[in-house]
Amino acid sequence: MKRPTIKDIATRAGVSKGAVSLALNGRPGVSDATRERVLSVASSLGYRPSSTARALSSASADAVGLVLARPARTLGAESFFFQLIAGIQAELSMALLLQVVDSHEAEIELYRRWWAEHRVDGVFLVDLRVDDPRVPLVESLGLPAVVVGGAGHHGNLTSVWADDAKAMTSVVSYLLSLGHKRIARVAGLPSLLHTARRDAAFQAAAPGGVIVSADYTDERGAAATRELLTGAQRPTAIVYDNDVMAVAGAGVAAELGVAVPAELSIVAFDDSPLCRLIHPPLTALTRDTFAFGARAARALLAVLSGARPTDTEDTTPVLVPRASTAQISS
Amino acid sequence: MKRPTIKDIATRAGVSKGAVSLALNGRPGVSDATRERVLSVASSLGYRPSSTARALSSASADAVGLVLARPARTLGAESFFFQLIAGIQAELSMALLLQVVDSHEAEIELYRRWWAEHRVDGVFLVDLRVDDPRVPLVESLGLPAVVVGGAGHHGNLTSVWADDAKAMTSVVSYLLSLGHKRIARVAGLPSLLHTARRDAAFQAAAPGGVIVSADYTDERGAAATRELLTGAQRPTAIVYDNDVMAVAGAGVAAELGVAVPAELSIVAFDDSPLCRLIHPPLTALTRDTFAFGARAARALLAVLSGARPTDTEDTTPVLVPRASTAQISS
DNA sequence: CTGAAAGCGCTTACAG
DNA sequence: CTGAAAGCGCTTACAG
Repeated sequence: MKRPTIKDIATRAGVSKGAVSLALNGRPGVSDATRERVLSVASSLGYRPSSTARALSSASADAVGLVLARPARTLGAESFFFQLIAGIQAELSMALLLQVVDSHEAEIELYRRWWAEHRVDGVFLVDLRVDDPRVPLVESLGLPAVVVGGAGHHGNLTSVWADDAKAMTSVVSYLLSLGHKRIARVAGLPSLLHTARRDAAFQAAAPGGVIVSADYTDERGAAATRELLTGAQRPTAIVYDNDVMAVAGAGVAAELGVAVPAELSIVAFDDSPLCRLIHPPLTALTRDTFAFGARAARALLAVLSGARPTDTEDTTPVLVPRASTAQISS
Repeated sequence: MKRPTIKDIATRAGVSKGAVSLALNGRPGVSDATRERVLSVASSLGYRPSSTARALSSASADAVGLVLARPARTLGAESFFFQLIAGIQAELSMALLLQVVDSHEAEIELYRRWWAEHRVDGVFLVDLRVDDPRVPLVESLGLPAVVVGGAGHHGNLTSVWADDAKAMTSVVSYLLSLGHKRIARVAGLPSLLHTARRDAAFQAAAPGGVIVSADYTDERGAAATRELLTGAQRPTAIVYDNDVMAVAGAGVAAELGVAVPAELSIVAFDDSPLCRLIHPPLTALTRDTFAFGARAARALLAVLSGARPTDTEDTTPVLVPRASTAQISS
């Protein structure tokens, strides 16, 4: 009742192990008759190749990796990554190695190790930073990779991204069209590339607009909002870099007696059940993260099969107006 | 610039490959002097063992697996799993294979394959069902496993769980003490073991209390709430099986003009930022899922090192009263 | 087109 | 205590 190996197949099919290997992998070198015989024996035996042995003989590891360098305890709130992972797996038949680390150094170390150990065939790079050291690392390692969310700064790596800048511009235009003059932005982690891109787009579309830096948590989102609403020039609209901060901001507004949307319009970058379920429901930039993950998976598959680097733009997040935004009433 | 193998170490240390292996793994068979020499050569060479080769020679795969059999697109809302995974990894130095599948059959198939391929040393079983077929499967396979969240129905497997029943009882007692007579429950997936446990505890604590079955999504949570609030005997309190449904329920109440908490008290099983951020913030059962994951990881580590099966009870979720619950006013 | 052999990097009996 | 060898299950040149 041991699991069958190519040796067993070879014996029953009356050929050599090498021939079995060639037949199983659809490679030339065996006659069609032999191949068919091998295949039928294999399936009758319920044969499944050992990915371990395969990886050792320097073929594929049949696995890809994704490492998340964010404080583990804050990860739960980020539904983005789970959606992304689910989308990736819908498209990928191989295993996904997922690791949560607490520093960029640990992340770099992990790529080295995974690659050295033949544990993965390739990796997804997320949370791209400006001049991200991971890009030259995987390039020099020769580790196949797809940069998820990096428009620019991804060297010669294949990249899949959405146009944050355009999305941000659409939000600001929308607010301007509602008559808003003082628009503020509560931004995500400053070190992330997309934060920089959104900052720039925001500045360009809303010259003089205030940007307060935060970190995606409800605490910092609330604090930033309090700062903005109690300041000298109170904004009439705030654009948040994620759903959690936007909801926390709405809470602070309520607490301070600032009516939403009458006195303050709120927009969230990245939609979620959270945005839809609260009152008033939040206007948000929505996108299909699941599909985005699937696209990233296809891109990595292409890289693994030797395709040259590509740069794929995903659909731009779409603004979904809800009750948290309105015409300025002053 | 190839990575060093035990052969390289053996050459430089002037010993055999076998001796290197023994020395590196801290096993008897080599003198202390030899061991030290080997270790110092290894570290000077920056040696790292190939987990692939190690797995092939039937040692450990240095990885554990977790498969999630839930509709991928709904996973994003479940912060529970991400917290759990983060907690697991905080305690576990090995790799985690994560796979999202869409059927129980696929899940079973995956365990078979992982184990046959020597891809994992053990697995975490989550979302335990009543008479779960995975339990006899991994037992017969001899696949080391830890059942997460299964109190009962986990055969001879090690299990880590929280006392859902006690938690549910505490919620109902709390509501009864506030004077509530008609308490309802919006339950999660009926097939899950903890749903059954909570159902039973609810029935026992609130005889005659209505239970409506749902599936953790905001849609079903809203529908169940609508059903309850427009029915003949409107409940004065509803206990939801997760945060998303509770928030959706609060939305429906607002829509129907049912005041929370004056006319309706709401409690969520499982706390989250969602519960804290909305208005009124929801009374919830809170627990440290990150710590729960860490505990599960330690349990699996123990199983892997040959410990006999244990049954560990995690801390019972604690009720955190917030503004969504109040004395009955009728 | 096919077979026999070497090799991937380890671990593990088995002799000395 | 140590060395030489076999074996894990594949793949891949290399001969026939």
